[in-house]
Amino acid sequence: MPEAAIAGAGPALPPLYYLHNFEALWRVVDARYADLLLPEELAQMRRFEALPRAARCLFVRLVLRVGPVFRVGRLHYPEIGDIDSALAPLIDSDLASDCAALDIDTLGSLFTRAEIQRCHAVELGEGQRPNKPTLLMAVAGLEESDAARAQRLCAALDERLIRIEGGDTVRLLQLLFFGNSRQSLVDFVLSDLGVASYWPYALSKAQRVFSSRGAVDVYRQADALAERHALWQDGRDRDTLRTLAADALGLASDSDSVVRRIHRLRNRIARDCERAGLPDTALELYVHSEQHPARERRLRVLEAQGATDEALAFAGRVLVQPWCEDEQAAVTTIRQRLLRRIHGTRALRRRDRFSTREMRLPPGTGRVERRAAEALQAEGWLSVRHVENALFNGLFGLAFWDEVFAAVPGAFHHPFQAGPADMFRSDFQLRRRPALERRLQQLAACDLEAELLRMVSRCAGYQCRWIDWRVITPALVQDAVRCIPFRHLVAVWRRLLFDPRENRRGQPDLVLLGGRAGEYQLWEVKGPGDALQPHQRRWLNYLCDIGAPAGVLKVVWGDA
DNA sequence: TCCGCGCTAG
DNA sequence: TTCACACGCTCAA
DNA sequence: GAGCGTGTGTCTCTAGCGCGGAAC
Ligand SMILES: [Mn+2]
Ligand SMILES: [Mn+2]
Repeated sequence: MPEAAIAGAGPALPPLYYLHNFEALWRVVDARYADLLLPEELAQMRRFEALPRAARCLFVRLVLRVGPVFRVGRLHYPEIGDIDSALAPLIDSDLASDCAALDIDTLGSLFTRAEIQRCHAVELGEGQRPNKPTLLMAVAGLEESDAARAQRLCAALDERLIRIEGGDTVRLLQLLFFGNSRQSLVDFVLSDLGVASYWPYALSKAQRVFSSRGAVDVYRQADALAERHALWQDGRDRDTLRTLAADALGLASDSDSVVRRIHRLRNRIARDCERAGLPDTALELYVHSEQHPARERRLRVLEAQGATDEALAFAGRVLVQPWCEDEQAAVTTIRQRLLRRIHGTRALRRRDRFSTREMRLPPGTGRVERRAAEALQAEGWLSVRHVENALFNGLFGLAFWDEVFAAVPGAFHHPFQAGPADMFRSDFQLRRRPALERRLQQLAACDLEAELLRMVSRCAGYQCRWIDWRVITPALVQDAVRCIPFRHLVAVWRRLLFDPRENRRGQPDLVLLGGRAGEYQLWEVKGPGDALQPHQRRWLNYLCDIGAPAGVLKVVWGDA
């Protein structure tokens, strides 16, 4: 009996939970996406539907496991009972087949070292105890056919091998249901177990994630390419990288979300092209990407190649319409460096508006943020917390919960989302502007502390991209709202709305809360050898511009 | 004999 | 298996 | 100081198992 069940962490699942989940998923996909399935995929599912229950159970059990080949003798499912009788209809429906061939990899994953050695004792000798890779190499050296090997193993061990068909189809169904390849049927279980709970938002039935078979296929190709790129990391062979780059350039889709995915992938591969000394390949990829930081990287490559004039011209074009603040800042820095190099001109950078406080602490153990927090706590603050992005992001999530989870068309496709599909897209605010403005007015008029505490008790525990519930507790919300003036909170929220993706990062490390309104400070802690990152600098300047007490706390080690 | 890893299941 | 952050290095100025 | 690579922790759960391999 698992510990979790004893602890009462979640309700027990019904005995056939996996079958029910799979069939529920299939009903949705059948209703929404049947037209995107190939005839054979659809036919497979119709054959599945016609199976007796035990066979359906066995299929779902196995198709969700690693497979696709299994040893029948190793299968034990009390709720299914006799495996052979459950298997027969599966085989009749071509959803499983007797597996007559056994390659070396499959041999190794299905059979233990001892079993393999026993079966080949005659040829390989009994004396040594080679490790498994060595043993498999030796077996491969026997040059037995896959068919003969399957037969020999099954005879020797009185075993039966089966292959489950339809794994690709089932993966496709999950992709269609979730609209991403990150989630799976596991999410059904985690939700039922209470490990993760999801807000009961309204689903948008009208809009589909994938509008055509082509979009799905390209998504899967991009996924496969990303996989190959991840695998490339340990070999780092230049020719392979060139192939990856070419394949990435070959991907195209008319779906915006798939295109975004492709462009991000191009950026990642291009970055490795830079590292691998393939600047021209990198440029080619960056030119065909509309996701930050493609243009910034493109500019850096041009600079490194010594193409100063071209770089300057390009920087000018970027700055006419920057994609985001981060790009604007980076490109401005590079442009001024280039100008200085050519003309010797020295452009003046706008001064920082925040100040830096130096703090001398005795050398000791623990992270510098914690040490600084303890020292500040001793100065009499009611509460000093290392919150980083969690505080403002969390208060934002509480304040705009209903707007975040509002039924905007295309926002929610399935019941396991922690936010709308367009949460971090540039038009998030645009598509909800009236509701957001109304909510802001409402927040201005109400008792904010009571309102946000009400939101905590209403929403606590539900998954939300903005809220880390370990940090956002009633006590913190109460203290923060009491101390931080409303006009500061509104300004912070507007900045988050302005660019939710970029601005959820870079917020100061520490928040210091006192007992009364206005008594608070925000500090970005910097130890020796650590420097402000550009987005941290932008947040600090913004906070100071709106009148918030924010700055850098520079820690130096030494005796006071 | 013990430890670490991948996999499974709820 | 990503993402955000810190750290420590090199290079140029 | 700018830029880079790298390390660390991290809400993509968690206990239990079978196995392989190394320690003993
Ligand atoms: Mn920090
Ligand atoms: Mn810091």
